[in-house]
Amino acid sequence: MKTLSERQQQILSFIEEFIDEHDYPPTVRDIQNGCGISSTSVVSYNLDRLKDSGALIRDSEVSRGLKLAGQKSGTSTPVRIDTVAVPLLGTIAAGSPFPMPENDTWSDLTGQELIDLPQAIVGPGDNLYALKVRGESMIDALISDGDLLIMEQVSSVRNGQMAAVRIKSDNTTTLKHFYAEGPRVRLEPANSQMEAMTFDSSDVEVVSRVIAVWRYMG
Amino acid sequence: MKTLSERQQQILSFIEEFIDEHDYPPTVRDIQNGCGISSTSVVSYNLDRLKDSGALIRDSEVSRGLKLAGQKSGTSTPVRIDTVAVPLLGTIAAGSPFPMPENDTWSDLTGQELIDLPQAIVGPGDNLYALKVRGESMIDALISDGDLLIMEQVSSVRNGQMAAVRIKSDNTTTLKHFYAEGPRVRLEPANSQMEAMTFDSSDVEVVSRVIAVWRYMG
DNA sequence: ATAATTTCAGAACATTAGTGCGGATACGAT
DNA sequence: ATCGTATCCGCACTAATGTTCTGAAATTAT
Repeated sequence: MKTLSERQQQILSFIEEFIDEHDYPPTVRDIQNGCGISSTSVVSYNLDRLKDSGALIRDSEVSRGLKLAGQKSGTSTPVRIDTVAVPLLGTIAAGSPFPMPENDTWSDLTGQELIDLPQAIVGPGDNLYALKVRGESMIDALISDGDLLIMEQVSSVRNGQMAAVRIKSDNTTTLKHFYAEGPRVRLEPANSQMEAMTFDSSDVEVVSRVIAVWRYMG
Repeated sequence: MKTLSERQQQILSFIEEFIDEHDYPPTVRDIQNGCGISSTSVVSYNLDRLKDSGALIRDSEVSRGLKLAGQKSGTSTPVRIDTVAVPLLGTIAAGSPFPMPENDTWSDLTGQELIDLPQAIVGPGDNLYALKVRGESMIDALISDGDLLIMEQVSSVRNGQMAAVRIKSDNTTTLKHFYAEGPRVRLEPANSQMEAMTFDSSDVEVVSRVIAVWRYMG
């Protein structure tokens, strides 16, 4: 491997800085000015040397057709994935009040434990939060002790979706599949072996929608 | 915020792919050909619209002077979390054979769909794989249609852990909590309302351990 | 329907930018 | 010194590339 001349190293680092700043490679003349070279042909010459030495990949006849060798190709960094940080608000047990994000702004939830989840598996949705389940009180929703609930704070859901709904007359909150049927609301448990119940629409309040359940048994 | 026309979205994603492939942005004519547009002026026009909408940053009078907005500039390493790529082996339904990683080496599982999960929520463990559940046949394990099972291929489990166990005499495989009790093995469903069953140790085979369950209802 | 706006076509134009060539300069080897 | 190789200069040339203009077509608003 031939060693690079000072000029070639200079050009190489200039290209690197240029890409870092502009997100696209420099032209021959950019390099010329950036390195104080008096002729484009000198740049061209050294680019060819750099190409020979393997330090540079060059697409001929193409403007800005430069690429530093040994650079991971592609914008999407392989290992990196988009994640969503979900605050863990607390635990939910039978009879306990349903925890809710009370802060006016979601941006400054400080001190709370955050759970990083891949965007790909939680899907879209804002106002997400998480709850840890304690006890077997939701067994009819196919949710057991230790499960982690990913919730989205909403005020209404579509038919069939599972939601945390509060029965005002009882002052209880349960997880049920929600079906609006005219003036009534039918709530049916995930376990279809259990019976559904119907309430007056004015008696039920959608607290949050269940986005996902994570059960870890490691 | 004005919505982007179909053409503009097409151009946008072409630019993204082009950069991904070449490490430098496309020219107007690259876009023209890549998107099957009949005139460079149309490209120019739509690039201006994209610039107006803020989706694109454009250096005027500069070849390939394009940059997707919302792209972190610079080479600096992005924030990343430790993730584990888990291969999705297929679906598991009642009566169907239990899918298993059959490849001799785990390293070259090609073509399989991979699911990125944060290391933090799957915990340690090698030989992880995922299965999609079809049907309600595992309802007594608190697992329903659509759930994603994260499994670890092991040959033995500790008491109380949930595993996929095969009953040799039946040639059936179910998910049960496993308890070795001397010469017998007791298998009990997650739903404690169901009864446990015991088998001769030689009649049961641990296929895999259940690490986690992901239920997405978005 | 009519007008206004957006989008598309086609072509010409003006810079930008890569390449090539003759000749210099520098420096070490012979 | 003399050669040879590497490098540099200037300059010209051509291809690549962004821009603009006129007008038509499509879409949306009035």
